[in-house]
Amino acid sequence: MVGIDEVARRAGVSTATVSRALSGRGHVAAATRERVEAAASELGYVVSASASSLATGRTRNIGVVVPFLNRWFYTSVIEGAQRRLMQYGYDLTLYNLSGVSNERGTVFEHFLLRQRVDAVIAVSLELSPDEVHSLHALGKPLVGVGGPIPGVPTLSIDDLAVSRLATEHLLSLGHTVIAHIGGDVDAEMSFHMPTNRRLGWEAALRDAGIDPRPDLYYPAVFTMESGYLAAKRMLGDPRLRPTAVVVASDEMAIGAILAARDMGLEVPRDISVVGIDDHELAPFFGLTTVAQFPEGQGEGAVELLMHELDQARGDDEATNVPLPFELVVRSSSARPRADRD
Amino acid sequence: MVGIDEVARRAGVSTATVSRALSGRGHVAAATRERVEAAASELGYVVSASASSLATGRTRNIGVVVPFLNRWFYTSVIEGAQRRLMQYGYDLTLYNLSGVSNERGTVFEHFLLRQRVDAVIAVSLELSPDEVHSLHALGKPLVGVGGPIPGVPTLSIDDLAVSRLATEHLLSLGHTVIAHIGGDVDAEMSFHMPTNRRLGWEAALRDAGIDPRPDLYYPAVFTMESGYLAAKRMLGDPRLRPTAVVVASDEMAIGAILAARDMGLEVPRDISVVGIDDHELAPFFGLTTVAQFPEGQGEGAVELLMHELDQARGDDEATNVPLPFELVVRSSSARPRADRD
DNA sequence: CGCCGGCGTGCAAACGCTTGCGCTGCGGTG
DNA sequence: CACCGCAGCGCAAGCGTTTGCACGCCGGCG
Repeated sequence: MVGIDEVARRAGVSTATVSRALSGRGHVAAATRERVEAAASELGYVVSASASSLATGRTRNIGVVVPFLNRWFYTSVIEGAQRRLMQYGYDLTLYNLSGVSNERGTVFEHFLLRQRVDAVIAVSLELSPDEVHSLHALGKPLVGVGGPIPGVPTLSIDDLAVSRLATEHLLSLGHTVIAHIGGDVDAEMSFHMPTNRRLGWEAALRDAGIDPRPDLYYPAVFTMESGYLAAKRMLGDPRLRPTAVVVASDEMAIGAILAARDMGLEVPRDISVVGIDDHELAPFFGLTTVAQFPEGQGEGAVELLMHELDQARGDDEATNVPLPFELVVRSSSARPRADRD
Repeated sequence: MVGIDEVARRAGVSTATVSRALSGRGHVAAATRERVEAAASELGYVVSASASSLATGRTRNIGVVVPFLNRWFYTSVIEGAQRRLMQYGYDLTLYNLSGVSNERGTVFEHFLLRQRVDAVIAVSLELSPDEVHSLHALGKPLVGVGGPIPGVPTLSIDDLAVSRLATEHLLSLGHTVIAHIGGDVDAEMSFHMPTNRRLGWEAALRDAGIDPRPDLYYPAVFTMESGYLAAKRMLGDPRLRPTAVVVASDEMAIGAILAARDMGLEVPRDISVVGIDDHELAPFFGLTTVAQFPEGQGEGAVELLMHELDQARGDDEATNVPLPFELVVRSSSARPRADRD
């Protein structure tokens, strides 16, 4: 392994100059820099990450913690974060909390808290004040994605506004009996996200002068199957059947569409369905949905982190950056049938 | 940040002894060890990863390279690898090649090859001899998952045997007109995997004395939509319609099931469908499939790596470890209708 | 013309651990 | 009883960078 002193010798300078030339810190004459760069590339020199970390105290490595991996949202966030991190020359170390259920503490104590990462991105994770505190104490910046963490800068969409938008879309089409399939308070997804999406639905209805009927709320967990089952319940009695439904996630919404089909109903003729996410399968199912952009969220988180790393903990404003979302109309939503009601 | 010398002072020993006591290397009296451990935990001491790496030359960090993230197979492999790595006290650094398409070299030069990881797991990746060589030159163990890499120990299922099994299942049910929806040679999935699955289908048919008809092979890429479209083509003409189909992945198979439904056909009455993977959605769709166990593959890769790391490049046997697979019969396969043909 | 500031570079001290070597004892063997 | 071997521990030399400080030099300003 070729080290910095070989480069120094070859370029006829000291190791200090090599370091400065290569890192861009400090003043180095242009000519010298070129000579150093040439020597380095000829020798195939690359700085030793560990030596550099030891000297600077920074690892150029950031930890991303997720509760699951096998979900479109998380992988998308990671993908975005990874791409941006790579541009900055950072590595992404992945911590997946699923599968270590009882060992959540391990992740924090034995990995995160050790000097293996410079900062942490927590995706859809509810961190305990203790956990937040210990990270802060170590001077490790921390940003959350997908849900507010008290005292921590966070990127997330306004769930309430999102499902309000979905509902308003249906209202604008002329629907008045609009159901909601949505989040049971799921231990894993936590974050009031499900609750907020339900509240958005209620708020939109109220604003339209419609009283949200509790019997039109169908709780479900965030899987296709659970959405399917909820939709079956919802569509069972033709007299009580709503003309449209706002579903808290695309995966559940797809389940709902499949349920409708299985019952001989047609989407959107018999029931309009709108989801939330813009999941990769949404186009295939023609699902109208409110898109959020998880990759962008991952990128944004990195951006925020880099900023914080630069200014050495200048400000700790735990701002909650609101994220863009967008209604994507496809074929699963339409005006209610004229011949009904 | 509390360092090793503080611990040493508190335990009344030298730093050398602390190091040995905590790492388990070398001889340390039981009593001393306990004292050191107590001191360490009281002080909340954790070794500095970079210092340790610098001294030992090992980072306790392994790189996992994937071509995509947004696919069930990759995330599952990663999940398995991550879990096992954590048990060994290793971190997982993720490199996602999608999104850096033209920058693939960057990943290798600027990250992998630098001393940031001790070893590499390449998932479903076709590495160039150059890439393999440079890793080898650095003494970095490398194992592949999901496809053979020349000169590299690899874990993968026997694709040919797997699709043969799927086909034999259908044959045993009495089907004789069995189609195949499968892999176009997709630039991204590479690896002959698609080809082998087609060959397995052909082989099984031949063994049963049936000549595989080229017109019963429907190429598709590995997405639900592509499977859907292929199935539509396949099922279009009632006269030519097969009674069963072996699909090269569950996602495509689900697409095929949806296509059948859309055409008013019933699965398995009108067409039996069997997939490959045992995707998380397979149970929901009642899909008969040949399960592979990607999480286990991830774990196995780690196991292999740890072994190689231990014995400091003792043997370079580029063995290709065959992996288990298993037929999972659900409701998408049945005997062909008696009243046909 | 003298001084000052800053550019360009080198020296050497960290950074926090690991580990080879060497020094004690102590128990077991011949 | 002498000696050998080894468990148990400490000393100190690395591991390969970064960076504060020092120094020389040059140009500009008063």
